Amino acid sequence: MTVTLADVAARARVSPATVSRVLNGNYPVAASTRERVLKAVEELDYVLNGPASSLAAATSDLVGVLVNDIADPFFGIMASAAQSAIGEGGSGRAGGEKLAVVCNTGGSPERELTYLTLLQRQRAAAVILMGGSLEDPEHLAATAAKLARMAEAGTRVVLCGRPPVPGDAHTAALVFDNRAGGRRLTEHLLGLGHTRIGYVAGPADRTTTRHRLEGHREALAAAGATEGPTVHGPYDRAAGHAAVAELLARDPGLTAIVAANDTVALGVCAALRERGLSIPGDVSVAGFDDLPFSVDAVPALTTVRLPLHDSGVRAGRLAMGTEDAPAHGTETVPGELVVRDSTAAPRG
Amino acid sequence: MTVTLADVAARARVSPATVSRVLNGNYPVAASTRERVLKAVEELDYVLNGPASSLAAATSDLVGVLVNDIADPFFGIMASAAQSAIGEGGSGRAGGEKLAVVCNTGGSPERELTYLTLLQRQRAAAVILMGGSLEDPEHLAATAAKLARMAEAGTRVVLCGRPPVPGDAHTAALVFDNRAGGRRLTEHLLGLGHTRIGYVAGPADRTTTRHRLEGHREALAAAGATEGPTVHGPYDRAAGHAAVAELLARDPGLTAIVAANDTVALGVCAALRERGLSIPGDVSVAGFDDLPFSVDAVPALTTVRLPLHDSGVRAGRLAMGTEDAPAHGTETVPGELVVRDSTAAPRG
DNA sequence: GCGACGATAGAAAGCGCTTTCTGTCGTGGA
DNA sequence: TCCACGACAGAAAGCGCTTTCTATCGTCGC
Repeated sequence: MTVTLADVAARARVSPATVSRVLNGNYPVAASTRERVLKAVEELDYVLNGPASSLAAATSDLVGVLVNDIADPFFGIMASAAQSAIGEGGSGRAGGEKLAVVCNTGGSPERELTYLTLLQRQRAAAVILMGGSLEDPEHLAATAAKLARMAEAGTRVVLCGRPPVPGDAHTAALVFDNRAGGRRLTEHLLGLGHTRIGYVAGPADRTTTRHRLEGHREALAAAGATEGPTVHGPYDRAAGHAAVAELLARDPGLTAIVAANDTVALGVCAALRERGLSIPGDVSVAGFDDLPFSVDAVPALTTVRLPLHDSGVRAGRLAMGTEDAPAHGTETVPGELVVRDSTAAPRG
Repeated sequence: MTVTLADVAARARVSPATVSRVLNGNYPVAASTRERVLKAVEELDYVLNGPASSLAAATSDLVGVLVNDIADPFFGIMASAAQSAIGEGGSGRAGGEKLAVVCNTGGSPERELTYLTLLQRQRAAAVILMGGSLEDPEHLAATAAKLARMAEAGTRVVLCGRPPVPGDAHTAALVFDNRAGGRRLTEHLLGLGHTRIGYVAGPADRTTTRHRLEGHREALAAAGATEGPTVHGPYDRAAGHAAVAELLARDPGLTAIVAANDTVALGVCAALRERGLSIPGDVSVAGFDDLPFSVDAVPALTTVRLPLHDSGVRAGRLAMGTEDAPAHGTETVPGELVVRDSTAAPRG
């Protein structure tokens, strides 16, 4: 039925071993023989059996990329970058072509674990975890344990935008400095003269949410300002939209609103507009991430730019082993404050 | 080193066969035995070896989802929907848990083929191709041939948003009615009184681009209107931004611009605004897809809504075999004209 | 001109699992 | 009471490939 290595060997009048060697190119094979084999492969339209190959070689060419929400450009951009770095990396030298696949956990710890198990089953060459994680101790421990086992079994583990596991020194981590970014953003607002700032945070139990919020509070504390109302919700437009009513109810005198990310900020802007409030005339709005659409929002969004593409590429390289891991395993990636038109001094 | 089925069998004092049967649950095993095995699995922290399992069973639980650009929400939304449908589908009955992985082709035919080969190697259970394809005959033939071989080998093939291969009757296809959508959009503009309409198309050699453009021209022809300037470019913001200068140079009297999709439309709006032109006062703008951010654009974008989420879910189900394929293999999915604020009658 | 060595090719032993094909009991029907 | 049959469990044969370990030459050095 299906063509096997043996069929190719028979047709090329060589042993299966030789065909395997030609295909893997890690053993000297005479040029004439190689040619004969390649011709047979071509003629038979032979396709290597991945499972058999992985079983015998005890390795696979799969690299898993776990993301919280693939429909969110934040993850899409990083995943895309990582995937291209991995695809290209293969052409280089040993290690060969790798198949980067992205897995959508939907932010669910169970799915995350399920995917990790599935990847572990497949003996994935590497796995990249992108984005913040849930802060549930139990889940954290389970994940850490699983990652440790995988690393032990030879799978390279890379974290991108997720804090490293405390005890573990063996997985490379690129962490976004969400705290500093959040701080800078609020400092900017404070500098503009705002004193009553509302905050639309992400889900309460996520690292990203917490760090950004902490940065915000640090800035407030440093300036001796009092904290305004805070609302938690998912990282989507609807959450931002809904939060405005709540925020304004709690403090009708708000002059600025900081959103968990750009998507949420967009929802905030829409809700503000619906209420007839102008941005930044009545209320200043700020986001986070600097997603592509943020520059086109009206007014263009003040935000904190994260090097999503670059980080994705680096994560991909780390996964391929093409790039050395940062000195202490963890590298902090800074965000850059981008001031645009959605923030201005509050009305005298 | 690593724990194998045999280790579990030894610990549970049963044969490897029994362990396998417990794990796969497709053969009667006494409750007491099962329990003993499960306990051993637990204690040993055993993880099935995927390759070995796939090799022996000649099947795998991988489902590949190929997309043109994972950083584009258009694909992200569909992929996310498909992935969740696939993840859930497993819990149901036979077929079990599947691992949906998304592969980013970047619109490159070579990468597409590479990924298909890799998936073929892995003996993927199914593969979903999302989004339009390149119209190069050679590539089309190569892809068709590869898909045919895969289908033959038992891999389910599903197309989502991509026209079916002419000769082939065995792969399910969900195709967006880009032509009708494009037609309706232009009819809307024509109805408003526009006669000088510019068009920012996608890459020239893609099915999606061609169909949308054809719809546009059909509407024009039906109304006896003359076609305005058309510019081709990638499906991104920059393309829309750049196209405006060109379009206006070719016809300074343009009163409307139709963009290949919402992302491009955003770029068009930005460029228009930079030139001091108001939307829709001076120029009406329309997009396509109705991505989440389109409703928040200012002015909110008139566009054609495609049921991306639903289609993704259906594609996922088709890939799982959970849903029956459409009657003739192909089903046309209609788009819905969504009129918002970015289009209005041209100035008297 | 002879022995040794480098360059190739083959033989064969698995890799870890699934799945027939065979048992072995225990039980219900006659 | 005996036989047939159902319910389980085990033995063993691969699945298709990789990779030692060997075997075979042709040739280089002296």
